[in-house]
Order: sequence, then C-alpha cells, then structure tokens
Amino acid sequence: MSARGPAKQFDPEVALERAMEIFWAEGYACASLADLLAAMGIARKSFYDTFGSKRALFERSIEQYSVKVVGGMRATLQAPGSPLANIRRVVGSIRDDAATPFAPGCLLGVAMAQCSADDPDLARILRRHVARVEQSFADALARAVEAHELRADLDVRGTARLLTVALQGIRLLGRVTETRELTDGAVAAALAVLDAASPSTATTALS
Amino acid sequence: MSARGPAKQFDPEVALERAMEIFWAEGYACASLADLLAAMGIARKSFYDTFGSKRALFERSIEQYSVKVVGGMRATLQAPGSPLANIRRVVGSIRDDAATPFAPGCLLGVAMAQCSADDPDLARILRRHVARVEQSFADALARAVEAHELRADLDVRGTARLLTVALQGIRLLGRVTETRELTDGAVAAALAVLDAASPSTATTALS
DNA sequence: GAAAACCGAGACCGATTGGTCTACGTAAGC
DNA sequence: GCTTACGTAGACCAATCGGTCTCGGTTTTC
Repeated sequence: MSARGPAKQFDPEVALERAMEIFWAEGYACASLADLLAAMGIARKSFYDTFGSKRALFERSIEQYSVKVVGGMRATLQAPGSPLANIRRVVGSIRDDAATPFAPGCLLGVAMAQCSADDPDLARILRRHVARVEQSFADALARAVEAHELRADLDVRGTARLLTVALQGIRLLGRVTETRELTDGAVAAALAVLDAASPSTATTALS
Repeated sequence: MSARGPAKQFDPEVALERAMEIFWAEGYACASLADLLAAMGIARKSFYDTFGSKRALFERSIEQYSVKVVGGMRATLQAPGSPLANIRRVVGSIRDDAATPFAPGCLLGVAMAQCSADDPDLARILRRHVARVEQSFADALARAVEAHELRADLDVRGTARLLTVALQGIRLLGRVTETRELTDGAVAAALAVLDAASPSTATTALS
C-alpha cells in the first residue's frame, strides 16, 4: 500500500464501465481483447496489471452491471409509496430500455446464453443475480397485496417469476427487433396481468 | 444432377441435426469447427463441400430448429379441439423442456444473444421466426376468444407477445438453473394469466 | 537525484481459429 | 477397366486469439 509512484493515470471504474458496455453489446466470446482495450483506452500491460484476465474482467463487469441496472431496479421497487405503482414503473421502464433499435438487452441474459453449460461458476453468479431480481419483485408484490392493491390470493412467487422471465425475454428479443412494437405489446400484457390481479377490476372486467 | 459417382456416404440431414445440437449447447462463437466435425462425424473437406461455411451451417441449423421445435409448437397450437387447452399444453410443455438441469434453452434465443447487433441478416432471420411463434399464439388466442374460452375484450396481440417473451425468458433462465423451481413458478403464473382472462373466473375471482 | 510505481506502444508467444488444399481410397455408371 | 464423384485423413494457410514480455518515458515519493 506504499504508493511510491504516481497514482493511476486512468480510472479503473471508468475503464470497467467501458468494458461492460462492450461485453454487453458483443457478448463474452465476440468481445476481443483489442475491442476491450480500444474501448477502455488503456494499454495491454495496464489491463493485465489491473484486471488480471479477460474472464476476471467479465465477472467484474457482471457485478458492475448488477450494481447499476439491477440495483436501480431494486431501488425503484423498494421506493416509498404505492408498491404496485413501483412495479408498474419498473416494468414500464423496460419499454424505454428496449426503445432503441437492436437494444443490447440485459447483460446477464446475454451472459446466460453464452457457453455457460460447462461453466458452473458463471452459472452460479448469474443465478444469484436472477434470484435477487425475483426476490425484489416478490417483496414488492407482497407489499402490494398487503396494501390491498392486489388480490390476497395472488401467487406472489409465481407472478414474481413471470415478471422476471418476461423482462428477460423482452430484453432478449429487443436485441433483434428494430421497432418497439413487440416490447410494447408484451409490456402492456404484463401490466394487464397486474390489472387482472387487482381486487377492484376483478368485478368490473366482465365480458 | 448426373450422379456419376457413389451416393453420399453420410446423411446430410443427420449431420445437420448433430451440428444443430452443438450450436444449441455451445452457441455460435464457442462451437469450434473441431467440435462440429466431431459431432457430425464427417471430414473437413466433406463439410465445406456440403455446407459451405460455418456461418451457412448455423443459418441452416436455425432453420432446422425452427422446423423441428417451433413447427411442433405451431402444430400443437393448431390442433383440433379446445384452442385454450392447446395453448396450455404448449406453455406447460416448456416445463418438460426446462426440466433437465442446465437445459440448452432455445437455440433462437441463444442466437439472439450472440453478436447480432452488427449482423442484420441473422437478426432478420430470428425476427421472422419469433414473429411466427407470436402469430401462432395470437391465432390460437383468437380462436379461444371465438370459442368463448377467453374474454372477448382480451388483448390478443399483447397476450401473444407476453407468452412469446415469457417462454423465451424461461428457456433462457433454464440455461443456468439447476432446478425446475423457477420455471415451474413462471409457467404456473403464465397459465394464471389465461385463467384471469377466462370469462367464467372473472366474476368469481372476488377477494 | 535515485528509486519506485505507473503509463503507452508494440514485439512476441503458443495455441486455436475458420478455411483451403493435396493425396489416396472407394463405389457407381459408362 | 476407365472415368467420375464422393469419401476420409491430414497437411497447410493466414489470421486472430488471450496472454506475457520488454522498452522508453513520466510522475511521485524518498
């Protein structure tokens, strides 16, 4: 810890952020060292001194992503006020994320689709983050039930999982979609799921 | 077309099937030529004579997958009898697909997560197949509405899209999940969406 | 000023990539 | 029996991969 020399001339956090974006857009295998170094704006030597290996950088990128995106999602879900409104806000925000043509989708989803079958370590990391997202949804749904915003007999766990997989699916399909048609429809239907579970609309929604 | 020599000593269809499985499990980038050739059981020369390139093989594998899996799904959806029961059957069958630990998920989903941002050709192919799945769901939902199995004011298009993205999400998350817990919950919730849209339960689902 | 820690540029490494090629064996049609 | 098309086996290619290395230069602390 004796800093005899000068401080780092680049910000590791910023470099990690840039690397995350490359992994996000290209995937692990397709993101070459050259791509990463160019985006990070640092030299090969500095990269290995700071991050160790491409694989280590990837895991740190996932962590960075989780802190940023998933953390933001959880913060919104746990915000004070109407739990149901918070859930709607999170689901609706996917529409904005997937608004740009060929959106990068979810980095965690992209990572899942990589060669993770023979990579239990990576699978465990991803599983943990997915569980956190699901739990955040479940907590918010439970609070909404408690606030009588949703029916008392709602399958909280199942609904949380449905929202989780639906969001992953939306972001995945957003990677190849150039319009927001598909995501809009899916988001609307996902919100309709919450409507259907509302105690007030269950009586009025007669055909 | 003048077959002066002997017939092919291997079945291109079988070889394509094997290649599809490799792409399915490993992804495009991670599936090396050596992996593919070993699985296909043919020589390098025969491979390039028959399929042209790795990329061409991948596109044909996607086509093969669509004919097999997506085609099977569409056939089930279009089977005679109750349209709603057919939809339930398709959604429920995902549970079986994702039952095995670290299931390969959906090849189309895996392909979407690859470096498709700068690959409009592949994106177009995938988009077409997704649209076909969604349309099949939409048709079945419309028939269910017509048969008074679902509410007349159901958002058919949105629900079809929700089912499409939810299925993609389930299969994606199944790649890193070792138990069928998550998929079971999500499938149950997806089926509950259909329940909520049933004209008979809308009146009785009071809290 | 010397030492230490950092930087970028780039040579270099073995391994692997997708793809091409030749050599040789073999079975079907003339 | 010759030709032709197909097959396998495997050498071979340039390019790229992730990773290590040296070099020269700079900034900070001692």
